[in-house]
Amino acid sequence: DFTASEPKWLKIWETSQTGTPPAADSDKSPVFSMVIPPPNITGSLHMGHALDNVLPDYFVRHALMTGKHTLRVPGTDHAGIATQFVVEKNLKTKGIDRNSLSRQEFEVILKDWAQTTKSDILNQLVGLGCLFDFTRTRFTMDEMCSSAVFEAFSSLYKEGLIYKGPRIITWCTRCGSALSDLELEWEEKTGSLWHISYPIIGGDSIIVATTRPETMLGDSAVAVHPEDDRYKNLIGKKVTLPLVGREIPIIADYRVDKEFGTGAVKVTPAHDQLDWAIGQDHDLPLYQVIGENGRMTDQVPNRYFDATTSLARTQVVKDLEAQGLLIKEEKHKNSVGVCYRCSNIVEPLVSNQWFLRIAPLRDAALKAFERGEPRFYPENWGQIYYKWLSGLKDWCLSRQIIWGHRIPIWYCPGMTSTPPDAPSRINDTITGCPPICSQKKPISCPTCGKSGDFVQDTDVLDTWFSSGLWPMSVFGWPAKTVDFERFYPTSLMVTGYDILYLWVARMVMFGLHFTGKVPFKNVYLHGLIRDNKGRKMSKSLGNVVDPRGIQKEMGTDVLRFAMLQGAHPGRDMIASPDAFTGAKNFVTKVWNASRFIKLECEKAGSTPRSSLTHPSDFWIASSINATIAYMDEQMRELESANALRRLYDSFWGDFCDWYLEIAKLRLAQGPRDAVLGNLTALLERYLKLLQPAVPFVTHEIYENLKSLFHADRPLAACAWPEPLGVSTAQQETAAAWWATFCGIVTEIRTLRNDLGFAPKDTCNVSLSGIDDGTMKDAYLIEGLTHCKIVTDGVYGLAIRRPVLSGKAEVALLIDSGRDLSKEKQKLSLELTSTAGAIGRIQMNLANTAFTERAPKDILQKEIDRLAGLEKKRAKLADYLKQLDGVV
RNA sequence: GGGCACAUAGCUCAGCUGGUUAGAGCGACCGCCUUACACGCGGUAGGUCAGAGGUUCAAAUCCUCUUGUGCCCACCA
Repeated sequence: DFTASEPKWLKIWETSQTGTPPAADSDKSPVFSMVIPPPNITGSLHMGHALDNVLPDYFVRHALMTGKHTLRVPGTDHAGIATQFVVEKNLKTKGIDRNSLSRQEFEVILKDWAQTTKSDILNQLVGLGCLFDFTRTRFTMDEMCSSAVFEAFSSLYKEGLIYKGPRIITWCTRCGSALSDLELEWEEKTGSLWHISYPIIGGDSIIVATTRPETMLGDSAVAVHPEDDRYKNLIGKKVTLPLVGREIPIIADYRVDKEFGTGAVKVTPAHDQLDWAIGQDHDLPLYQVIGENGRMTDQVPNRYFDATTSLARTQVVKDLEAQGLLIKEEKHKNSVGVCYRCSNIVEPLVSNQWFLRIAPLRDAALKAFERGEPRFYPENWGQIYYKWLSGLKDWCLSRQIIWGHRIPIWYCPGMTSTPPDAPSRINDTITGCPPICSQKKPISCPTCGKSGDFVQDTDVLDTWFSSGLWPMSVFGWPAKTVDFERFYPTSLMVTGYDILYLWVARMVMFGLHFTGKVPFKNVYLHGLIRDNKGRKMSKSLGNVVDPRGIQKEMGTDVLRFAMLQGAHPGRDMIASPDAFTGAKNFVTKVWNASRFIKLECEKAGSTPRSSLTHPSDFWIASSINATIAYMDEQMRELESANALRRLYDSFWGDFCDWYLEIAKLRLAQGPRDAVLGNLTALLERYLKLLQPAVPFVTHEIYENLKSLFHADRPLAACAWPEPLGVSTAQQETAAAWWATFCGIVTEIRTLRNDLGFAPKDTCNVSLSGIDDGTMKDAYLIEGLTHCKIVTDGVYGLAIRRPVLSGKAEVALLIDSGRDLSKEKQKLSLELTSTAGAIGRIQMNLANTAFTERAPKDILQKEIDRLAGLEKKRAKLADYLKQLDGVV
């Protein structure tokens, strides 16, 4: 029921501006700033988004507690193609065809969609309990971000880094737009490899192999490897292109693979990347035979005109066969590119598009990486990033869709050119006045002075263009704002490794180019969320876990803790329903333990002071100190999972299972104040350590106990705990006490279980080989094991067990009639394994290589161990003999 | 074709700058509704650390190879 308080805390964090840095001049604390990976406005948030936000929030909350001023900027991404695709689909269900709408009408619908979806997403982000500064919420198409986009485009344009021209690009015929190389996915398909005979003028023929026979209609050459002996003598001859009749040359190019197919390849510069490159170098003519609609153009013989590519393929094959030119058809596996959003098969074709010359940006990023910026977690992703950057080519910036930042280029009405809206983009060359780069419609042409109806380019920018500017644009760049000065570059970027290239690399390049600084010092790449079968989550598989479902059912803390506990940098994470069980149990445990302490303190009616007196106090203090040290170490490596596992163990395994149980007995026994004081003080520390992971439940507890804690602020604003003052000597004493105490208790419990004592039965135990200090705690041992420690008396049998390599001994005193077979078996098993261990050590010690070369401390350790084990073995043998006599 | 990662208990994963008899959670088994908690407590079982070599006094940990799995990149026409 503590989950009911979530809305209350969300409100308190918001109104108290927890996590929002104070005004710039008020304090000089170091700043920890982050920007959100802006979710697409395509729907609701899924598990990946939850991870994108919970993980950074853990670091933000931790940073806040360690005295930093934190800022995390929230926002959303307009997500060009993705959003338009979803909205089009949505319209379709209402029976509306997007093509029946004007650009303006469609824009209105898109804006409406953006408005509602945006607020849905932001609401969901709020619910995750992340410390965002919502007064700084941004959207990639809002005014601030748009002006950054314009500034970036125009300055790149002025530098000559942006150009427009016909190039081979990837085209999605469904979306009707160009795509960048990164927006492709590859699917393995089994198709055919056709061998086609091209007749050589002057006799003979050459056989080419192709997977796409329909593109032969656009061939402008046949290429062979210059050192291929089979074809050397044919280079320079001409062939007649079947079905078309065109004469095309046989050329030589090193990029041809002699081993593949027949070693001769048809060259279709307009519809293949490699052929384009060969065509460029050999100055081959272009024949655009496939149009942007995915059908054959008028560049082909009439009988194929307007056929779909697959229809044309069938027809071409049939016709070749009829002419006896089809030599063979063999099965062939190859990959086909599909659109990453709509999964439609894409066509490589030549189109007039806007490009960004990447070389200078890329080289700056490479140099930055060489001097260690940014630093990657996990480290190995840095190499992957570097390698990818090294081979990076120009970026196709333009998209032929509606939803996005329109290219800020205007055409002078006086210019003589194909208008930018022309149906085919191939010959869209501009003559006359150069285009004008301007955010608003120009009044007059700076070249010819004419005024009139300037036409804006119809294309919009790739959505990743604005995403790439995100860490700058959210702070108001290009304006020299206070925020920009203060928060840029950001401290840490957390995002999935799947968008390393699409996003992270581009942010780095833009950041360096425009500000000279890498936009973040560190990059944490998290893995993907998978289902319990290790599959990626997808709607079509129906295996999507909705974070809201978990939140509603078990609480946001459970969602957060489960994710944080499973998140290792760069590693995928399994999110099956029972992955949340452990987290749920833990959160409940925290709540219950706190409730116990609260109840006890209320009984006392005072606010007791903490003071460490009992060995158990020093022991638990050491446990917490070690936990804090370990957590700090792991946090430096951004290993939330390891940090939290340790905290989990300390809290549950040490504090709840042992310290609290001991405390109960101490409370019953004697002076309560110190015990209660310690319980509260320790709980407070745990709450602080837990807060970044499970803020709701810890805040609620802290609030409930605030009079005990003397709390004057929300938990999130408290300082990260320093280690408790425990001297080394105290720690060592406590550790020794703990080893004996825990050993005795555990052995007694085990004996009870093995001998079949009912939990309610009290049994008699005698202890030997222990010091007076431990004897003082006899009542604790009795309480924890439900036994009575006796020093005299007559019993039938003493079932004995060694503790700690035989230094101490417990004996369970029984009358008779118990089944001893289990105990015998256990003792002999332990005897065997002890003997084995002894044997190994003896062998080791007899080995001069070991005694000479091993470090002294290791050697001494082994000698001590051997002594202990031998003592233990003697006892075990003795016990066993005794038992054997009983039968 | 190139590269990266992973392979540890039935499942999900820690441990890996080499050094006790390899750990946790979930699941399984036995016993307990003990007044914070059955979302719990106590106990038990379960692993030749993928395989083969090598380095070393000593390898889950370092090196090499093999096998299997996942992912990324690539102009296999």
